[in-house]
Amino acid sequence: MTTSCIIRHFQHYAELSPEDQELLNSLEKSPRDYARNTVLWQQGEVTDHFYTVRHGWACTYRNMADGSRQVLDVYVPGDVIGLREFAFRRRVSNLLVITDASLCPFPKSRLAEVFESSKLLCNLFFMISARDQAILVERLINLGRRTAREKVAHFLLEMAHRLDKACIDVHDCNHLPLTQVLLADALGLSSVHINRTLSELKQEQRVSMGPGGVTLLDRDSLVEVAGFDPEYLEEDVDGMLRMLDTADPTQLA
Amino acid sequence: MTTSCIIRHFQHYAELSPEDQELLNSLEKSPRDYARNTVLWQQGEVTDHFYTVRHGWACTYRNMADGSRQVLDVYVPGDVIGLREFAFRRRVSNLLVITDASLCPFPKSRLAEVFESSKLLCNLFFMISARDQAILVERLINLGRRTAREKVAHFLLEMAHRLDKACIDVHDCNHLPLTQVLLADALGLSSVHINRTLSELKQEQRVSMGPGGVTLLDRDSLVEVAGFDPEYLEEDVDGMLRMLDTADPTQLA
DNA sequence: GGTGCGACATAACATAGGTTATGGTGACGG
DNA sequence: CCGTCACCATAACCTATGTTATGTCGCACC
Repeated sequence: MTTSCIIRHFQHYAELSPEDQELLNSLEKSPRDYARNTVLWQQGEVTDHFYTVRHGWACTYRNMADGSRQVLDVYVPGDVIGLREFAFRRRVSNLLVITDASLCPFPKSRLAEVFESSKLLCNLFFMISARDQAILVERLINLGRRTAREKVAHFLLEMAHRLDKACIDVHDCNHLPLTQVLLADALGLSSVHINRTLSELKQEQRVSMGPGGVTLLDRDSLVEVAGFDPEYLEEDVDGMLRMLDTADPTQLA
Repeated sequence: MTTSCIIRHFQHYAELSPEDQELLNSLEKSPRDYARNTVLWQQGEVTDHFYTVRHGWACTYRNMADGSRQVLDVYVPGDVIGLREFAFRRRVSNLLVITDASLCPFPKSRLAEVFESSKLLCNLFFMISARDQAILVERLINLGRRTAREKVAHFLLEMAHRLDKACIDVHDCNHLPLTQVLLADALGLSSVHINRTLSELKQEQRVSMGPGGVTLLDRDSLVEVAGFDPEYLEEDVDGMLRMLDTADPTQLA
């Protein structure tokens, strides 16, 4: 049997005990393959699973009453999808696979067992949730207070940065398989304007584009355009582990 | 001694055992009062506490390089502030008290003890984190795909709705002590345009305004303007508790 | 009882980005 | 081999929202 998706993911952060591994293994279903453009869940459906990404890309989005769409987040290999909806009965977003992909489903209902059985895993899940929030916050800032140029550059850099850190085989971290329509819906712009902006960045030799996606040609120069600071993607795993070590339950009631 | 801030908050969701209460009590410091416009933490500082809100309003925001500001979230009595930054060493936002307020600090470093000692509390914290994310997601959609009118109406309704659910003494849930500048920075608009939009809504008898904030006059009609659906504010507490009951650790490795 | 300040109000003007439309190219299916 | 479809490209025109400026009101402070 191949190594579990989520174990690979978590090993990336910290050494898992055999018991922790066993626990995760017992819960995770084996990876499933999905074709490009498959919709895995939709608004209103009952929330029962989340997923880890083994290969490929996916995104969550929300359909608006007027027919427009807002992309909430884009997921790369190693990411956990849907932890966000842990506390809700029904899905508030749709999940779409944007390249052919392989995902591991994980039943939400048994998360409680994990929390109870392993304090390390509990804290790791909490950390992932905090990281998700940091990403949302940054996207919020992107939408609220940056120009189209900055939005595009910032978003592309974030994705490239997340790819760098993906635990799993990724060939070229500078190539992002994102269509212009998807970028538009992620950044709250029209696809026409995304095209204008990308063309500008292409003119300046910062990116190249084509069907199949966008490629970053000069990250440093994009960092300048965006004012990008990756700190929000860098969780303090060591700090958390240290905190776990010093937590001494015996001194509590 | 008065009842702990965070215990009041959590009792709102579920019955806490005496041990759980004891545990929370041992960690929480007593409430402190802060004057309007006090900044409690700033970008770059080391993350050591989070807070629960007993009275008053607060918000987190980020300062941009060009001098503009993005408000990330606004907090009302009963809210937990700063859980988001659990996984990070340094703060990525500023915390500002926007009315005179009373908050209870809670040391981040001892969260691990809570997680370990009480599975109910662990799950409640996780639920709160998920709710925070739902709020962020909705704000994201607001910024990305709604007009100024919709943004304003939606945001006002969200805050009123959150006030309704605040566990603590709130006199008038239709009155929000938010300045136009703050609304602007929360919604990614200019304060001039906020004023235009509010004036419009006032003309239509939907809100009234003045120094001291905005008052909602006709929520139903605002719901129509915004296309507001409060589902994202309604966590499935019962579902979570049920899940806790059925979790049976003995069947695990 | 000025005077400074923070919040709101309004108007004239400027522009980033939206909308609509049209065409091109390459992949894929029959 | 030819249609169809998804994606990208570009242009002309439009509008929601930003910017700058100026004024008013109330209120805290010396």
